[in-house]
Amino acid sequence: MTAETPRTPGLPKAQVRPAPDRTSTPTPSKVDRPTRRRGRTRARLIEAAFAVFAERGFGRASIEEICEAAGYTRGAFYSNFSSLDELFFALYEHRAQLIADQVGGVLGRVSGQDTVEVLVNRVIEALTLDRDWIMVRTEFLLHAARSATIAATMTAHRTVVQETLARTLQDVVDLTDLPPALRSGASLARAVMAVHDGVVVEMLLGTGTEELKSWLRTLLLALLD
Amino acid sequence: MTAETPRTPGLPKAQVRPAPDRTSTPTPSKVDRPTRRRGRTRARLIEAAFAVFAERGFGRASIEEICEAAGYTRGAFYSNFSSLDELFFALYEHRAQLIADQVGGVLGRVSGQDTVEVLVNRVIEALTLDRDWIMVRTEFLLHAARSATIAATMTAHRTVVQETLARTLQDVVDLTDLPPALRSGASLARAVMAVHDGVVVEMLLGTGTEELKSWLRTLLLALLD
DNA sequence: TGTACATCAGTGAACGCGCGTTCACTGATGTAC
DNA sequence: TGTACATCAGTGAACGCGCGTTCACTGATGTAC
Repeated sequence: MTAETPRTPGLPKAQVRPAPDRTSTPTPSKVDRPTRRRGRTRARLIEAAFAVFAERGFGRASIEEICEAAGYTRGAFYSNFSSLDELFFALYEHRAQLIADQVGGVLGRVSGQDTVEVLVNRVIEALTLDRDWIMVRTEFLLHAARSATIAATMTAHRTVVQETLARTLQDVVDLTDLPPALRSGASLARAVMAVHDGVVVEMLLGTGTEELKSWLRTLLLALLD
Repeated sequence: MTAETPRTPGLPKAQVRPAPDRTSTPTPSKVDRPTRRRGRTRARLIEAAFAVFAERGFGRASIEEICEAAGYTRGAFYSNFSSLDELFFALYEHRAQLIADQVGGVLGRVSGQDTVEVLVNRVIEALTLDRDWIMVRTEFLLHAARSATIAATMTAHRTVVQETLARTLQDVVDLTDLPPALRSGASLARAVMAVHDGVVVEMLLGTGTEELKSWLRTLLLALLD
């Protein structure tokens, strides 16, 4: 419980500050919108943090190091985030969103007429096997294991992906000769994610991407076919 | 590559020191054996490190904190280990050995006559679902992802467990109607471990042990039956 | 479109704490007789 | 089994560095007219 962050993560100081009082005519389209410069700085810090977390780990990454990698001084960090935890949170949300979009995009191209083979190939294409991301995601998982709030966020993101998967699986897979406990899109999706999570461990131990894709294909076909 | 530790991990200073020259009659049984006291201190430091790593994470754990938890001063640490990495390594080897023994013990009780259900129950019993251990193991996995030497060690430990599993699976499971790529004890064992690794992710996100055991059972039965 | 002005975003110096690392020392342990 | 002695293991103080955090300041940005 000591690891719990009291403040709501994901809300940078800047967005919390009281709106300056606008007695003069405000420009509605720009009210409360952070400046372009600010957005760039945030984005660069997040990118730099991604690289530093992947290389050194969250626990060993220093604010100093991230700022240097992003080309800013430490003051810029504190102007945008109130803690490393908050930056990590923003980083996770950003990447997780990208991945959810990617999964949606790829699986959207699967139709009910497609074979299980086609589906499996799409799933493999959709679920990332990017080593750096897997590392950062695993760091975040450990972070989640120490904080119920973070865990809830991560679960929410996983649920989005899982639901997309569930819809597609339900359309393509013949559920009838599966064991009862797996006879639904939802539980199949859960299983597919478990298999992905499991296979990815080997990536961290050095197995190459191609080898892993083929292993993942074997397992998913065994499960779904 | 910066994360690489040049010295061989796992060999504490004490065992490397030159043997004192024994011109007088040595007691053969005790030559080079560390004192009892030393063994106890090492063990306590390792136990304390386990707790601290689980609670705070490897990256956030300080030597100071571990020593305090173990009831020693920092000097004691340096008398036994040369770095946190080395302590972590010793800790991992210790627990991994325990687990390999446990898997061996439990699976040794499975005979070729048993059903797949019995086998699956044993496997679930054998593979740990202890939250603290899963967390520390995941920390170690990330550590391995940054160092080929550490990865090799972790892989070696996994191989031991995998081979034990492979032998038992081969005896019990009917391989004939499995897809070709899974038609061997070795690949089935690999698959079982992947499923375990995947299910364990949910534990870190808060799913309870009983729920997970039943989920793991569902998946393993779907795979093996 | 240009200029004057207000506000904002990032700078960089300063401070201080936590902790890694070292080391002379002392109490504990084990050995010789 | 008891005592004297040597070596070992852990103590605790000291040093210093890295870095988190703050803040007065300045150059950048955007707005009003």
